[in-house]
Amino acid sequence: MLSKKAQYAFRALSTLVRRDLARRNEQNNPDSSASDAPTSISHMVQIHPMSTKFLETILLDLKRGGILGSKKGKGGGYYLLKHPEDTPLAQVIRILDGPIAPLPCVSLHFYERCHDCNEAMCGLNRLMAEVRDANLAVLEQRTLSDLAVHPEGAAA
Amino acid sequence: MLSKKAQYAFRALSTLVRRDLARRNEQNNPDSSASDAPTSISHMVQIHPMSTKFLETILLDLKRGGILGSKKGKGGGYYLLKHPEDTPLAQVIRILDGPIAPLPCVSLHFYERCHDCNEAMCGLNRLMAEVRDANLAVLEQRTLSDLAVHPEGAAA
DNA sequence: CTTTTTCCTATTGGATAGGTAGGAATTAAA
DNA sequence: TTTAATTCCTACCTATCCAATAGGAAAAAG
Repeated sequence: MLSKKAQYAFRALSTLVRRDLARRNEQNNPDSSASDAPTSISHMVQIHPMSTKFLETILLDLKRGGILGSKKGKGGGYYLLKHPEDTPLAQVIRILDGPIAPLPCVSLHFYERCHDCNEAMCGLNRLMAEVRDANLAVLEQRTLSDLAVHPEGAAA
Repeated sequence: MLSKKAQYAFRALSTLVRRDLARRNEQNNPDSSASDAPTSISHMVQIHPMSTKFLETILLDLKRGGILGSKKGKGGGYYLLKHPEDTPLAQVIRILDGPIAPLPCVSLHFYERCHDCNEAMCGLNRLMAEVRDANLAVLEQRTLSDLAVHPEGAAA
């Protein structure tokens, strides 16, 4: 299960993505890579109510993780460093929750050797690698831009 | 990530599956559904070293979850209630770790309404349902019998 | 120089994970 | 009928983690 941190992160990011896309539209420049016009924490909390202080630590994590940039002081806030399509959901989850794989011995980014088994001989290892791949097929393909898309049939 | 409980459960189950398959072979009756000849905890721990007391609680969970049967007293132990092919890995994980879905609001067996969002309008809900489906495609298809299979090329 | 913001470190309270302790109940066999 | 081997049950323990809070320092704009 995703932690609250990751859930709140996605909510805040969806606000940033929507503003980012709207701004690109206004400017008729849908492919510009960077995004200024920072969004403050207090604004994000107005859109999606949650603890301000808690969101603060989450956004710092996302900044340290290379997803967000920030601007201090009056009028400051956070902004996406890349086009929403260029940040897969997997990256967000790894920053806030760590490994996506169900076992350390099948993790790509947080690998730890399993000293209790010979991995080549271990049935569980092989099966959990399948699970990992099934997850990554979604989480590396889907990006922040998918967060802002509403399903068909939903009214504006 | 899988808990230690689930990991140990899979190890113990792999011992039961191997013995179960061997017995079916001896008897030339590969399709018999039930399995007597219980295996004791102490024997399982000899095959896969771990805390005996801890494994005890895990096996009780599996029994309450309808996967194992047991026989008390001398010569007693645990045995599979069904053919290994008829117990998907998902069932084991749900018993020991709970939900497989990444969010309560997309869980099939442990659903909880998400009161912070309109699920039909929520981008995250839809994406996490995709992740859940990708997981279940593996975990409902793969069964205990896959635990005992070694990859090609591995020596006996 | 005041206000608004991000940034940083530390702390807290409650839950969960992982495991232990001790014994009751059951069964087979000596 | 006693003994040994087993499952079964309840309670407990300890360390870690989750979620959140506290209190300010640093920066930037007006």
